[in-house]
Amino acid sequence: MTRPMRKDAAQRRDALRKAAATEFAERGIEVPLDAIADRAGVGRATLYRNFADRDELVLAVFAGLVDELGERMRQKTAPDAFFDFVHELSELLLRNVALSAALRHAQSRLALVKLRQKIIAAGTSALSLSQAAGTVRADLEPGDIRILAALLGAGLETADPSEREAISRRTRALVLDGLRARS
Amino acid sequence: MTRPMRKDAAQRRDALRKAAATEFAERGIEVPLDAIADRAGVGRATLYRNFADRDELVLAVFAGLVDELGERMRQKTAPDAFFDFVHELSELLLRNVALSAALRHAQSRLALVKLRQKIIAAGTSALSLSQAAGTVRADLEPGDIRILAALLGAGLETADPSEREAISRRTRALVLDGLRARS
Amino acid sequence: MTRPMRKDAAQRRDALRKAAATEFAERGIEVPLDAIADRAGVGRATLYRNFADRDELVLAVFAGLVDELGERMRQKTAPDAFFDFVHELSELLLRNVALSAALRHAQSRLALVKLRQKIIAAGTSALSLSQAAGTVRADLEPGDIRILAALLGAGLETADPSEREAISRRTRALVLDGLRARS
Amino acid sequence: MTRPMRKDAAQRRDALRKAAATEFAERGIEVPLDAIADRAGVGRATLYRNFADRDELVLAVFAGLVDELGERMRQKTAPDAFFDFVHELSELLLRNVALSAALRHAQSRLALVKLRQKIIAAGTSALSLSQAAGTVRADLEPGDIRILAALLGAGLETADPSEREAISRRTRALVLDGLRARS
DNA sequence: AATGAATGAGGGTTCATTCAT
DNA sequence: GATGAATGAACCCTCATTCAT
Repeated sequence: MTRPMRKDAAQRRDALRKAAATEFAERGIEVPLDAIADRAGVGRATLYRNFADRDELVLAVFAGLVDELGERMRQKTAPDAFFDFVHELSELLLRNVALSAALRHAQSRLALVKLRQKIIAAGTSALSLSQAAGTVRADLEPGDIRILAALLGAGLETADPSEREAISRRTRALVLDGLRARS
Repeated sequence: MTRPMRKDAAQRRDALRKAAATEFAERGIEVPLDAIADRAGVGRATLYRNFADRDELVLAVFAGLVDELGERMRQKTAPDAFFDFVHELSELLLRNVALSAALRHAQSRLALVKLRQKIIAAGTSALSLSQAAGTVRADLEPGDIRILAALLGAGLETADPSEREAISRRTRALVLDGLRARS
Repeated sequence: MTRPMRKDAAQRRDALRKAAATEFAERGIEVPLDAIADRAGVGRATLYRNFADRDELVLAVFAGLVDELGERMRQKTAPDAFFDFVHELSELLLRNVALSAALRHAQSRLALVKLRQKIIAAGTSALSLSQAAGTVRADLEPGDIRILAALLGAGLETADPSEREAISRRTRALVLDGLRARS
Repeated sequence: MTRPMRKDAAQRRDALRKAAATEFAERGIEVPLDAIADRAGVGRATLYRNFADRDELVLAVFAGLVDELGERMRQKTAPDAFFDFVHELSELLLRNVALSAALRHAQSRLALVKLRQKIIAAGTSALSLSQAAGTVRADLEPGDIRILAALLGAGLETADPSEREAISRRTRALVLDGLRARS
């Protein structure tokens, strides 16, 4: 019966997520937590009550997006599903530049490992599909998806916003098509 | 003559460079400058006397390595020189994981732009050579080399040392050969 | 309503103001902020939360005093109101020796300009009154009040406390006669 | 027989004095000593060898000027010699704004007391002369000269250079009339 | 529960002064 | 002697986290 009060709490939690998303986008995931609490119009302790530490907040901001991507991908059936995945992942990273930093730190920060797992989960079905259809080389493994994500986001966060689109496109070109001249 | 006398001063400067290299490798380029001064067995102010700011120190640590790479590359004449460059750059980034972070920040930190320029300069001759020989696609431009460097270093810094070799190899595979299955 | 609840916060803020007043008096307005925080029995950051920088604190310490002076002056109606003002200003500077330094720096430090304006505002009505009554020379302008303040405080801060009274009296003697209207 | 080497040493000492004069004028008497040594093209230790501390240097910079003023004054014979003195002192302070700060600190800094004494000495003969002639009020004492100096320099250092002339003139106007003997 | 004030540790930087060369 | 490199203390400021209200 702890329901009726829940509405406020949920609103606050959501305000925090939104504020965090904005601050992460503008100043990176290492932005002072105070800035997030302030933007959310909420006390510091409330932030701590809702998210044990910075990384839980990071996770809360990005997990949904990655899950949605996975959802969409799982419905694909075309042979080049995996190329769609790469494109969408690239777009996702371009529109959420702080996500790259989050993934980079997944190594040492426990909460962020989940994010990496979600990315891998999001692309795995498409990878299998495309490999079965013979459009993607057979030696790729699901675990490579995280490397792919690192590549697709490389250099975006610190780049000037006006340059990001170009870097993203170029990165995709390099990654997708390879360096070798075609015979 | 401009003051060749320095002996111990030069030693200290070198100790600082070495200490910085180690600390950068272990804790990233944002490591407290105190840690570097301490490791070098030197007062804080000595660090400041030798290097105006963190970025000058970063530059001092890495510029030499990149220049040497360029030197070696400029002597290559084989058609696949550019693939050699990619390999060597990859190795360089693997053995100096903080270099990636330095390049990432070249965007906004003036001193580090030089590092990026050096990277580009290091690979440009090999690129021309290989493009003339038809082994590398013609639409690559020198400027792409910095993106390439970002790719080759992606994810290495934060990865566990034991994993780095594998990530580096895998990254190279993805970048060099592309994702597409060969017909 | 705007948060009237504060009690202890207000106490601390007040403790800071008091501590600052004491330290300013004893060691000048360039006293380390740490010393003020320590004397107030408060952490450094608390000082920063309450006062964005040193000058805000200086202003907080002195603005009230100057405003009170202005208040008293605005109620005067006697022809020699301006001489009263000079006396009171002189007393104020004698009892708050750091105020002189604050005014001296009003030139280049934005927050302190307010203090200067307050001084001018404090004496302007008395000046008009006395000029209308013909007791003060007509060519004095409100802007001269700041020069007057500089004169009245000159040399007090660095003087030995035991000498200050004498210096102040002598200064007043030298300055006051210069203000009088000639017959 | 320590003569022959003396030439270099004297040059260095002079370079230091000149450099100090410039730096004091531009940045005040609290300018870092390094800046002075650097500008003089001399090592820090040389500065210390020549001047035990900052105040000795300050003294060395200004003592000559004040002594020259005294010299000139001692040759005056006109009844308004003291008014000449005030004018010249005012000019001196206007052209050497850091001198005011030096005098202000004469209280607590031993070396600077000499400067104050020299100022008093510089004006004493003119004061006696003018008082004997009845042009200056009889109650002025030599000791008042230091207060006068404080007044004449008040507010000049921190003022914008473009304003200094005006402030100086206005200050003189306020102060001079107070000195005159009443008819 | 929610708030936001307070804390204290940590990092950057400057400067007077000493000391090896 | 002269040099200028090195030192370490001191200051400023920021931020994650706790705690009184």
